[in-house]
Amino acid sequence: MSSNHLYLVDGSGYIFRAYHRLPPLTNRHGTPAGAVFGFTTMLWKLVDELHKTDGPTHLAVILDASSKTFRNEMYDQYKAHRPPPPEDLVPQFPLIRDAVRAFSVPCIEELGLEADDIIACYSEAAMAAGWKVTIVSSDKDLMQLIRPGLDLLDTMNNRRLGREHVLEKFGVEPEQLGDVLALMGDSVDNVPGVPGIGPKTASQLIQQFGDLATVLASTDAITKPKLKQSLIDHADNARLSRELVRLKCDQALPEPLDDLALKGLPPEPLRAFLEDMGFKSLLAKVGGTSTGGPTVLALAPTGQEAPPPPPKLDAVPFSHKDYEAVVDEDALDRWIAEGFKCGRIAVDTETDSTDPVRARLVGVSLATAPGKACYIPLAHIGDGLLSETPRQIAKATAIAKLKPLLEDPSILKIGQNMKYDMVVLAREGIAIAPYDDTMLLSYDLDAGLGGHGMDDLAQRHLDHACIEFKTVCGTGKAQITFDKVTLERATEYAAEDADVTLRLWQTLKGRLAREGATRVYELVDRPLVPVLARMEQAGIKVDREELARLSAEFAGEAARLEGEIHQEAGGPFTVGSPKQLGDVLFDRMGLKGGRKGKSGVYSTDVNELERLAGEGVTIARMVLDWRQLTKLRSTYTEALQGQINPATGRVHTCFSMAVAQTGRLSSTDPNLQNIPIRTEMGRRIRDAFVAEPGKVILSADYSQIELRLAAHMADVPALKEAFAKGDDIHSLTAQEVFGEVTRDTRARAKTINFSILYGISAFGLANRLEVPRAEAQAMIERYFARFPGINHYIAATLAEVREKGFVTTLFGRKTHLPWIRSSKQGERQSAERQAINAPIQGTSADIIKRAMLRMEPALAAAGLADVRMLLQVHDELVFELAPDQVEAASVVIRDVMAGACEPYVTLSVPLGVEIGTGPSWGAAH
DNA sequence: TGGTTCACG
DNA sequence: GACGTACGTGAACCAG
Repeated sequence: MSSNHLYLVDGSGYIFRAYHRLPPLTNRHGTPAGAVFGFTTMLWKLVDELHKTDGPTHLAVILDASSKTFRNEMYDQYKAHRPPPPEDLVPQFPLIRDAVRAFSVPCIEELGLEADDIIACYSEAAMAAGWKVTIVSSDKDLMQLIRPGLDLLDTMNNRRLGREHVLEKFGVEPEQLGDVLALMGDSVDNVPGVPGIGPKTASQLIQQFGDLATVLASTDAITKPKLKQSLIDHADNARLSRELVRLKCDQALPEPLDDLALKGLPPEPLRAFLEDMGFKSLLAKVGGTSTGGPTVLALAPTGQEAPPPPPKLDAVPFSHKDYEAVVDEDALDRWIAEGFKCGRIAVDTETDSTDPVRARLVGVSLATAPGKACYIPLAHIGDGLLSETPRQIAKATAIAKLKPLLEDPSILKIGQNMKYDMVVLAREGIAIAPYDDTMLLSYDLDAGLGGHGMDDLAQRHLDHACIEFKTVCGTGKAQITFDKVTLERATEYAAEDADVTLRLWQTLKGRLAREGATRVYELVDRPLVPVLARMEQAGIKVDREELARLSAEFAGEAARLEGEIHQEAGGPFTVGSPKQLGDVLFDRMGLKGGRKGKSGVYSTDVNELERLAGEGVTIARMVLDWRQLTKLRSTYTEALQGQINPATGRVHTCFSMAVAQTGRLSSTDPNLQNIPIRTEMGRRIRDAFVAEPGKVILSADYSQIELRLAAHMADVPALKEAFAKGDDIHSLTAQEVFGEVTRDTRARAKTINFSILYGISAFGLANRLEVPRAEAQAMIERYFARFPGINHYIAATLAEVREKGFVTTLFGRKTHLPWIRSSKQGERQSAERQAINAPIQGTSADIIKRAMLRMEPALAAAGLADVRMLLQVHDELVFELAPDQVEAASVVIRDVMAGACEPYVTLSVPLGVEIGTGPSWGAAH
């Protein structure tokens, strides 16, 4: 029999109680912190008091990740009347998570589940393992879980609540409580129940009949006529209510039970947290402050203007010689112990490749405080000439020692672009968690204000120039891999990375709540990291022989065309040189209408050549065809063959999370987000992306998501109605703008619809449609007249960006547009168009990211855990799965994608999802 | 390295 | 009256 005793703290209950018990207070940074203080005090008291008794062996704090959950899918009115949390409480949630972490206690939350459900899951698992369980809460819903070995602890009056309490309060056994709660309903959570039935009657009915089903089936036996009729009329509501109050206890545990083991109270991280928050009275308890300050609460009442946070100047200079090379186990143990003591640690990996799927781990660097960093070489070899293989800890030994630290749920790991380290460490059997990513912190705070690479950030925030990689490893042909760098040099470079990362975290993390970026960071971008890491590791199979065949075919055809082009031009020249081509066309051949750009070369782009081809210039058409063939060959059929990973036989792209200004992902090495599809020849390349034998490819894409979002965000009744009915939106636009729907007007209408998303100008539209400018102007005016809301959206967005300097998506993601205040008209207008487009493109990006986050759990819950998500192409997700999984997976994928906004945002248009399958990506469209 | 072109959403 | 002219990406190629 195990003597383990798990305590589960209902964090949400704690938070609200703390908030309402204390006056509004702010901390030394000027952020509201009353609830943080109350929560910290209560948690302290709990841990302290439990310590004196035969307290817990395991402890976790459970929080609600989102305000709405699966219950809203059952009943859209669930908790609908609950007001949003008070404005000054919202920024305190992340600080409260920090508080829990400072206590070295795991903090658990899960999208789509309420804290109550997570508590039920852990209770179930712990009881099954023979543990005792105590839930720290006095919530009546949680009383359903009471049974021998499980009780509730009400910390308000230090009471243990067991079976007797339920019997006394509700007159039934805990197992029957759910039925009572269903009948009586809950006005706060908006659980309907049965009208006219309160706690008394509900309890009496369940006592009399035993359970809800019997009550509903036995209305004949009920004598009171009103009660009887109400039960008959609202039986469905009662059944729905039963499901709403039922706790979900069959979900996978976010953290294994064993990871909740209590470790006592390491004073260091706690001290750091309390000092940062300015909680002096608590600081005194933890062992006195350095200043020995007063033990009164050092918080200022709100009311007066909060002072701006003091600029954090790093007092600690960068000193590369102070970094430590860790080459023996004792030293490593010391660093790991330091990590546990601090409660957070910056981590960086060094490898021999920029491609994380190919990269072999060469070393790991750690930092625990500014200036305090080390490098642990693991696979360094000499340069083969002068230096020999240096002394270092055996890789397996070091990995085994680092793993518990890197996976400990109470220790925060801090990295810069954690996805890379995750992919590399996954192959060493390490799954980093929990983590923060300074690159993503910067992206979610400062998108549009500059790069988010470490060098950019160090320069911008720390006024520090990092050691450049090329000064360590060289460039070009002379470049060496990191395992050949001398230990001394490697330590300076690698430890600096960890040091810089830690300092950046200290600068950026606090801004998150103050600047309203917490939600998008914690609930979208940060959790997406491991999802993308798995997609990159999965890769996609390409048929090398097919690519080679296409390559040869394209090459032959291009060579033939090149000969004809030379003949037509009257002599050989480099067709691929825009400069030479321009000279040949407009000077040597004397064609008319050549336009020169800034750099003095004739434009020979597709528009210009199409114009000439339309005028009957045969060489223009030939050049266009030649360009297409050579483009397809060099960029796709040739390059792609070289990108196949020899170990996996697949192509592993790298998704960049912090490049696009709008929140989109981008894809590199190779870019799999621009594989051809629009032309027949190009589409054949997509056919070379295949499923492995016995599997098929499934492609699911949002149909016209950006137009739908525009209809919602600009609130355009006609467009919303059309989407709701499933009408063809371009035909509708054609009807409204041109008065008739033909092939031609529909095509023009499509262009107009796109131009709206991109920030329209009459000149630009005139160019696209090849009509006079005045005509384009008239179309725009007609569009605005027919679809009121669009011009209002544009005006409101521009007013907002001019005032704030940024625009936001429906999910709160910011894009900063500093050029909006430029003195140059061109720059300003460009920023205006970006401002109109960014909320729409960015919301679309948020939505598909949310779908990706939920996809794996949803598939797993449907018994489809081995369906693999491979690619994201902005509005499309690509999967690989067994043919007999297609039917079930399609349902899950469609549901997850179509419902990805919920619960935070409810759109006024439906999101359409189109799904196709086939042996190749091309065939799946 | 910068400019041009073109593949995708 | 002039200005500059569709949003977001990445990669290959030429030429200086």
